[in-house]
Amino acid sequence: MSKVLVVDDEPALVRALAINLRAHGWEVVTAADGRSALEAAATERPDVVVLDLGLPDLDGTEVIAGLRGWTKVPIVVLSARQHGEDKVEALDLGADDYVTKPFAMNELMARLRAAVRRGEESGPEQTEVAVGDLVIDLARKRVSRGGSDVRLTPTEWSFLELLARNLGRLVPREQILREVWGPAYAHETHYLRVYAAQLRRKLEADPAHPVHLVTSPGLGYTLEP
Amino acid sequence: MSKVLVVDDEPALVRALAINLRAHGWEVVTAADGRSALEAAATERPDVVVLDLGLPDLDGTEVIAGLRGWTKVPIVVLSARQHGEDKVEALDLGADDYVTKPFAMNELMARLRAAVRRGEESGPEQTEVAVGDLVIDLARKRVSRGGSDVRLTPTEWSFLELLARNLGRLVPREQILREVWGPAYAHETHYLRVYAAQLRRKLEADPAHPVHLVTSPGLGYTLEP
DNA sequence: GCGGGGCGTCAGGGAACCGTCAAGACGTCC
DNA sequence: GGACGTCTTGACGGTTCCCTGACGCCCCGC
Repeated sequence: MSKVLVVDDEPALVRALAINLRAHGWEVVTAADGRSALEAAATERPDVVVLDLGLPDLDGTEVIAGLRGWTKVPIVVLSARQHGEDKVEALDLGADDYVTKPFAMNELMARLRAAVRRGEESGPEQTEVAVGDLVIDLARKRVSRGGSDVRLTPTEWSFLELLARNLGRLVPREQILREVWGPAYAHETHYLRVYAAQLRRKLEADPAHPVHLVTSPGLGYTLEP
Repeated sequence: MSKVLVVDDEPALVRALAINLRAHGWEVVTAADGRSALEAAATERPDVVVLDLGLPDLDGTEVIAGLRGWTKVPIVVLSARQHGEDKVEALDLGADDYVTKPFAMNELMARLRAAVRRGEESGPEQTEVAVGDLVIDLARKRVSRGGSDVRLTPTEWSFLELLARNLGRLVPREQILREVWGPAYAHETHYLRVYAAQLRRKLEADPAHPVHLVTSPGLGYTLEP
């Protein structure tokens, strides 16, 4: 799910946009003026920004410049001004796209998708988790121990991946069962014991005294860093 | 100086565009139909493509798909159709921007500058993937092994191309089936086995013990660097 | 001391998956 | 119409994986 920051001083438009975007699976953050927009961009780290040029405090171009000072997040400018040099100026300052009001909702969303797609390409994602002598590569779906690969079955991998994505946090038994085996298996706690044992045999130095894959009796399992 | 490829079947428009762009410091290459556009993109390697959707031979969407198969070059679509789903479709297929005729020259150039700027960020792209003794040329859609060309069928190529574009990453079975055969075939896992075997026979030194085209049972396939 | 619940371990049979070969269906080009 | 290359589909053997049941251990309360 991608996150979008909507910046506009018109509450009605912001609300309408937010509802529509959320209905299509976006995570939405909003800001009503330039200053809070810059702040929200820094703290929320959205995947794309929708920016109205007519803000009460800062000029829209200042917001673009403020963002471009430290981030390459795609910016889609929204403006009522149909003609003129505004488009040229905004684009040359670093905006990625320019949509004039009134606009079609599906077109705006298509442009947002295009902007996010480009943003993802340039950003190399972090997909490796290191735990002691283990390296868990979430992209390749592979585990290596002391440099050499360890063969995991699909179910074992699914189990380990879930724990790795919650590194250091306790994952409840039912959540593991639901996400690995499906909702119907939420109480088959025996599966957990079998597969935890198999993983330990493959990943732990001393399977009888696990260091990384730790059991919390009655609660769940944790992958300890 | 940036290079732009202008694709349009209307000679007058092409000439007007070319003159204007050259006057502003662009290097301009032109093509009048889809086929020559794809060829010109491969040989000239422009920094950005201006593409009219109404071409005589290919559908505009096919041209976009043909380009996106091997390059991330920014595409700015030019179209007379003001409304409708065309915009959404083109953008979702991989176009970067969409400008409707009639358009202001300075706006188009500003959008081209924005597109080129983004393209430069992601760095020079590679269209050749080298894997052991194999060389996969994504632009020319050719594979060579130890210097001599290997003949692939369209389906085999499509399979290999997908893996090459995700070099070193595990590509899930359903994604391969969807992108090569279409959404309706997402569970025909038998196809995967047949075509993986064919590719191995053509590309691997010892097809029974593959080094490059590796299976992850129950998950998918990986092209190993 | 005794019983019970939760956990870890082990092993076997059925099911799923993979690789392989080959024959028929389909479309295209001469 | 025939030859060719390509795609689809079926069958088979070998391997791996998943589920399941049985057993022992430990901790805890009675």
